Amino acid sequence: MPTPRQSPAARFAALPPAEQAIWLDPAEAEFCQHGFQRASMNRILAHAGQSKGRSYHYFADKAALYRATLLRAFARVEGLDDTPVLQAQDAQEFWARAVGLAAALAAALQRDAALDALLRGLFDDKAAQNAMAEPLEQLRARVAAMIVAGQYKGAVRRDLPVPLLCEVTLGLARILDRWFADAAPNLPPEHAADLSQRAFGLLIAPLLPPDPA
Amino acid sequence: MPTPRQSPAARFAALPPAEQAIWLDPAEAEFCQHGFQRASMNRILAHAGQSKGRSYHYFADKAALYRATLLRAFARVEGLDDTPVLQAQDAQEFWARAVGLAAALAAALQRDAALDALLRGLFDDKAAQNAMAEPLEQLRARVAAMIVAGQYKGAVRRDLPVPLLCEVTLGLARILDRWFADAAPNLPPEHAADLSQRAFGLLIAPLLPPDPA
DNA sequence: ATATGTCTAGACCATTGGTCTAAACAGCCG
DNA sequence: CGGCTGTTTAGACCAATGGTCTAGACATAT
Repeated sequence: MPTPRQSPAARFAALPPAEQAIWLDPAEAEFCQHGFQRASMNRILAHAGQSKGRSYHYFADKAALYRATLLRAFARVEGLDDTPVLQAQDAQEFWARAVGLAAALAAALQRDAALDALLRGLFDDKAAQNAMAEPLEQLRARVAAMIVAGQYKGAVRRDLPVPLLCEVTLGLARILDRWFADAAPNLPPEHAADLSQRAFGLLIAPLLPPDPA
Repeated sequence: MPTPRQSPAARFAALPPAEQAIWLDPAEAEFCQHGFQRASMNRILAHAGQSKGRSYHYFADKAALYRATLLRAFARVEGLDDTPVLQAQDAQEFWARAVGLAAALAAALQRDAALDALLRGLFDDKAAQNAMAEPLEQLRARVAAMIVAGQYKGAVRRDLPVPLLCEVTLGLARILDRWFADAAPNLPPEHAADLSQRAFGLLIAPLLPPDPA
């Protein structure tokens, strides 16, 4: 019976965005710099100038603040529609559209460095992934749907379980993202663009039907 | 000037293995269960029955204990020789030997569940990777050497930087290991063996020279 | 016997994420 | 207005963390 009439998350969602930013701005900075586990709640609250009482009134715990921070950041990404991939007519079209989607994602991440850092932090930290379990599940489901669509068009191999292909694809995306983030400073921009073009090949190689040879 | 005459690590290395086990046994259990960051030094020391003074006399910090723990565990793996791969005569032989090496590694990890858990924890945790930076660098160097050997035999693509291919390969290995570890309980053993056989294809697919088509 | 350096126990420290109390405040009913 | 009720707030407080420090035990060499 002492069920809280409103959850902290609901209370926070009801706040106007400007008030939300009081927490989310310093939180984004902290999570970008330190990732989830090593980010300090105390530091965030100090920068936000908010007391613990008030803050924990809006966030059940560190994970909730992390979730809110990432969801706001994700919302900044637009124009990433996967329906064209799902509706491709044949294998060639499927892959063209899939690569297009991946390129759009890469471009978005290059545009928004903070989002990129948050994402890398998310995939580097298992505790962070637990905190974002449901959104990650949705993401996996969308990737799985694309893979199944690809299988239907004969573009994607069928001899391995979809969840495995899904994990491999997401994992590869993560690896490529991190490698380019690390290598970017030492790479001439033209070369980088050329490389990332070819790197998409790495992403799709494991998905192609095995050579019948 | 108050440079320590011996580093804690050197002091620990001088201990007989039975004494080392006083710390390493409980540490291995703790790190297996919780990974690096969430493992508790206090808990390990309590299980070891050792005071902080003594323990920090032998380990500079948590990372040093982690390193010692993983190094002892790694030493249990035998018969993983990569020279056959390096010395392969042609592409076909290269891949046969590479897959053989991967299979041997997979078998070793299946034999030693603790080692497998430690390894997964290592790759799931960036802080842990920092703690193991030098050993990881050596591992990367060996993988890179194999990739270069493969390129020399025409078995591996040359249109992408070796470090990138290296990262992709290690990352994929990590993903496959984790997926099979997660899926193992729900898989009939025969099917699992069949799957893991095919899964090696995922590992090598990104390395193959791109189809000239 | 004394001096020197090593080793060891555990008190202690700052910081962590999180809880709790007690007061301030808001809205509503009479 | 007075009094009541539920919400919001500040910050003291908590247990646990990784790590340091002091004070003395111990060994060895002179």
